[in-house]
Amino acid sequence: MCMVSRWEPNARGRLVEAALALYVERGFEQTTVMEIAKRAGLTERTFFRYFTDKREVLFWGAASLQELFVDTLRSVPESVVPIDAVAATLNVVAGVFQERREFALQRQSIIAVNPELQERELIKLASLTAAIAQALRSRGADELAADLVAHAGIAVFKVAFEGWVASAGTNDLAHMFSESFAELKLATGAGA
Amino acid sequence: MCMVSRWEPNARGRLVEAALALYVERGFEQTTVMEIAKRAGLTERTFFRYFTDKREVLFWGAASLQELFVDTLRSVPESVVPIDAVAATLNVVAGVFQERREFALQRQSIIAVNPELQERELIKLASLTAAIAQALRSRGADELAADLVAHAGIAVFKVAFEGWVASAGTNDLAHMFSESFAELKLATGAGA
DNA sequence: TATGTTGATGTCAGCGAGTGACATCGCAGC
DNA sequence: GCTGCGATGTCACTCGCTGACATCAACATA
Repeated sequence: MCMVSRWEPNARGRLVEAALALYVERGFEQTTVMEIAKRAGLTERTFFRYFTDKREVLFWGAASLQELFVDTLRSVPESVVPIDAVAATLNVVAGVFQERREFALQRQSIIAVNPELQERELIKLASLTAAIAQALRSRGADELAADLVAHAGIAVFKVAFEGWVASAGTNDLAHMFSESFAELKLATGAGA
Repeated sequence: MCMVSRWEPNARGRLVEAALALYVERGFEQTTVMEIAKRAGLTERTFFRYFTDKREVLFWGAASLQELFVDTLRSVPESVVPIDAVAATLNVVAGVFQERREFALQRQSIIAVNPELQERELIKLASLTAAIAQALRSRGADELAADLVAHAGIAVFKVAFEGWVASAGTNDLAHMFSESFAELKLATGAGA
């Protein structure tokens, strides 16, 4: 009578939750898609309607992270040089990760022990790099500079994020980003 | 009588050759491991004794590339600052790619159209990055600087290599590396 | 009210990647 | 000649993933 729908709502969310729990409990490889689907009250086939593969369920947030990056970057005045615009963007992004500290750490602990998941993470970061480069180009940066600055920004992100995770999220991520940027400028500027 | 061995020699080489040919002929996804093995005169099971998976056959050279990188880096005098040591190393590496131009381009054309292969390429480059960072640390660089310079070097490598492939290998790779390094220094140094 | 359409889900059959266990058999050393 | 070894083959199996088709509540519309 008052059933709003034929099925429980938020199937995708239930699948994410179930997958995360099982990956933590028994590891990624030891978890089958059928188990995830069963726990979410769905079938294996339905899992693959929501996620292209077993790994993707852990990277559902990648698209919104990319969106955040690009939108933030666009909001920085064009007078700011690319490298500083990226630094400013990372500063904003840091907040998002600190807010979701627990989730980020748990997720990273799953990825850290599985090469397949690391591969997926790397290609998401590559996609992010391309998006940043594109955004820089539309700010007027030339091709080569846009690509290199985007890569530099992601390098800083990777290195600092890794350090943040190693500190169990106790350090200030934005501060680590700044430090890494400073070190990068120092290390690249010292030559020649 | 004069059979040197019970089996044809160089099984691994035959598998690589067969795989490459088939990947070019009909694409990576459309090729089954059984087909590769058959063409090499072996069985599917034997393929998996030589390569952990279907993708790895295209990345057999990654280990020697990493070795080349690290050895070359070690041979640069310690008085040279990290970023310049990496630049010098890339200069040497460029030669290896120019020598194998045809192979490199063909291989890249296979990888370029397949996300799975791109993922594998990225994790190989990540491994290379870690090895470079380690080599820099053993040259006396501090943790953070080593990581960042290694990432910067690989970023230059990626961007310039991409450009080289786009030019069908007609440009001078070493020159493109230099240009990218210069641009990176400019772009990171311009801020603050 | 009857009827048709839609969209999320289920069912089923199948392919191909990858693995473990065991068999085979030439070759090298004893 | 016997024996152990190492490279290969055979077989059976799990699991990720896909295509084709069925189901069925909800909704629209006549």
